[in-house]
Amino acid sequence: MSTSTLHDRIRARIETRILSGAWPPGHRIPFEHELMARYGCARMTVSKALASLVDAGLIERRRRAGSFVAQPRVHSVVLDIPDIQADIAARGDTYGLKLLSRQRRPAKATIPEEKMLRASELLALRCLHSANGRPFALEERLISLDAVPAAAEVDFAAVPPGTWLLGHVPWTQAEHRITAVNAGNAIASVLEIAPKTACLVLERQTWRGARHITHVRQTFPGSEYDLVAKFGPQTRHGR
Amino acid sequence: MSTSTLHDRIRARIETRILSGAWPPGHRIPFEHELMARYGCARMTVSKALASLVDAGLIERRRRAGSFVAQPRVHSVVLDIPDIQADIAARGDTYGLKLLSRQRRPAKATIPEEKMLRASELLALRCLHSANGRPFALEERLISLDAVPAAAEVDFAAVPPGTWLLGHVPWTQAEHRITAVNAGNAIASVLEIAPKTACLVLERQTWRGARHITHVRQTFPGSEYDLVAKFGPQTRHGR
DNA sequence: GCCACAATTATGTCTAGACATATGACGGCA
DNA sequence: TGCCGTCATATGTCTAGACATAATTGTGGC
Repeated sequence: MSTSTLHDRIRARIETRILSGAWPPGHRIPFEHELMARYGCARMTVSKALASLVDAGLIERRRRAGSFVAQPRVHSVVLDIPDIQADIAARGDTYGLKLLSRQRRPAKATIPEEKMLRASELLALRCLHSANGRPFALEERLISLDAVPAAAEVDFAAVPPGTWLLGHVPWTQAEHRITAVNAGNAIASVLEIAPKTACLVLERQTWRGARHITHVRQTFPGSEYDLVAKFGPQTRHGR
Repeated sequence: MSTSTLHDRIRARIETRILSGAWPPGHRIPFEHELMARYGCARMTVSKALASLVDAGLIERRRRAGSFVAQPRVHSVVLDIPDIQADIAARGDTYGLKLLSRQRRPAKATIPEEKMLRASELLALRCLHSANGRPFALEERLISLDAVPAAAEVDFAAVPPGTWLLGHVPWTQAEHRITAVNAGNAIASVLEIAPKTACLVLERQTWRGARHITHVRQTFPGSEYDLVAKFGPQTRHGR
C-alpha cells in the first residue's frame, strides 16, 4: 500500500476509500487543511495527491466548496464503453429494449464466463436492443451480485443494464475482446438477419479494483454497427 | 497556445517542439535550471510542467542526466495499437510478410480515404501478414509522405509498415473503426478462406498533432483473430 | 421577501529555499 | 587497459509561506 512517497501514500489511501465504495460519488473528501493535519505535511504535498486524483478522474474539486468523489465517468477513460442506448439516441433513432430472460442464481462452475466472475450469486440477463424497431444487438450479460447487490432490485426491462451500470458503478479496469462470427440459426432469428451474416461480437469484462463486476457479450449484425474508438490527448489538461 | 497558467505554457511550448518533430526522440530538453532562467520562475513550476509531460508519455527524466524526449511508445496510451508482427511472435508463431503492391503517388481526390489524409503525396501499400505460413491479415495502408517523408526510403517487404511507424513516428491521436463483413471473393482468395466467411475489419487513422499520418484497413479472418483492448490504471503512477 | 454586495473560505498557482537520491564522469589504482 | 570509488550534478520530494480566484454565505437596503 505504501508507495514510498508521501503524496503517493495519501493518494493511495483516498483512492482505496473511493474504490471500495466507502466514499460514494458525491461524498466530500477531507479539506486540504484536514489532510495536512492528519499527515503532518505541507499543503503542497496534499495538493499534489489530490491533483493526481483529479486527472485520474476520481475526484472533482470546487473552490470554496471542497473536493468531492466524482460521478462515475463515461468518457473520461479514453475509450467509450459503448452505451448502446446513448449511441442509438445520438443517431436520432428510436431506442427499444426487450428483456428476453432474467435469472438470479448461483454461478455455474461449468461455464467459464460465470466461473471467471468469482461471484457466489449472479444475475444473468438476455436482452435485445433495437433501433427504430429493428433488432440492433443481442446482449447476454452476467452481473455479480456480490459486487453490485443493488442490481437485484433494478427493472432491466426499462433501463438497459449497460446504461444502469455505467451510471451507478465506477469501474477501474475493463477488457474488450472483439471478434467476427458468421451468425448461427439461433442468433440469426433473434436478430432477424440471414444465417451466416457476419456479426461483430464484443465481449467485455469490467472490474472495480479487484472486484469483478460484470461480463457481457454483445452481438451486432455486421452491417448495422461500427465500433469506433478514438483516443488521444486523454483526460489531461484539455479536460 | 497560452493556456493561462505558467506551467501550462511551458508545457505547451515543449510539447509543440516534440510533436512538430523539432526535438526528435532521444533529444535532451533543456535542464530545469535553464528553463527557470528562460521563464524567470521557480524550479517547482518548471518541474510541474515536466512532470505533466512525463505522464503524458512525451518525455523521460533521468537523474544527473537530464530530461529526454521519449521514444515513441506502443503501450503507454492505454489501448494497444496492435502490432501484428509482435502479436504473432508473442503467440510463438512464425511471422511472415508479403508485400503485394507499393505505389508512390499523389492522393486521388475521388477516394475518400485518400482525400482525408490531406497529403500531396502518399505511399499506398498492400501487404499480407501470415502466421506459420497461413494468411493472417490483409493490410491496405496509406502513409502521408508530407507527414513522414522518411517512409519513402523504407523497405516494407522486410519491415511491416505498422511496426516501422510505431517505432519511428510518435502519434497523439488515433481513431479505430471496427466492423464485421462477409468476405468477398477477392478477399477470400487472398486470405485463403471460403467466400462469405465472417471477417473482422479494422480501420485506423493516426495523427501527430494536426498532421494526418496514416490510414490503414486490416482484414482478419474472424476465426483467426481476437482483438483485445484492455484498459485501466492508465499511464499513471503504476507506470 | 428579494436582490445586491461584502466577507469568508477552500482551492489554484507560485516562490525560494531545503535535503535526498541516483547516476554519469573522472581520476586513481591494479 | 580495465575496474572501482569518489564527486559533481540533475532530478525527486518536500516545506512554509504568499497572493489570486471563485463560490458560498451572510448582511443590509429596498
